[in-house]
Amino acid sequence: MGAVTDEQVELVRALIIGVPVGRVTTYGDVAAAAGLSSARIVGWVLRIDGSDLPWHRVLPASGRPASHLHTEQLERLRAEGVLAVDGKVDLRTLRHQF
DNA sequence: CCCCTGACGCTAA
DNA sequence: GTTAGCGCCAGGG
Repeated sequence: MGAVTDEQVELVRALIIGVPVGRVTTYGDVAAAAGLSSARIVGWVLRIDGSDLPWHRVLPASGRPASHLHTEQLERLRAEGVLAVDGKVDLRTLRHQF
């Protein structure tokens, strides 16, 4: 199985939309829930067409946003009450369970 | 077809 | 705490 189906892409979008305000998820968790073999695919979906999604609630497993998004993502999260310490979000407490 | 670039993740050192 | 290496996979040149 190598091809990414449209259903999987739609599922990724639906899953992300389902993350509640004030909570976050990770690329890996979304990938697993959508049945994808690689977290990169989730990043790909968001990069290609994620502007209409709450993409800021998706973080790397490290809890630290990719450098080019660092400022904006943390700002959006802060606006929802998700605070970061040293640019890092505490996934242990804020991670959403699918 | 080969090579490179990513909004990634895990392990080892 | 850090860096390096590998696996992963879609697209573009």
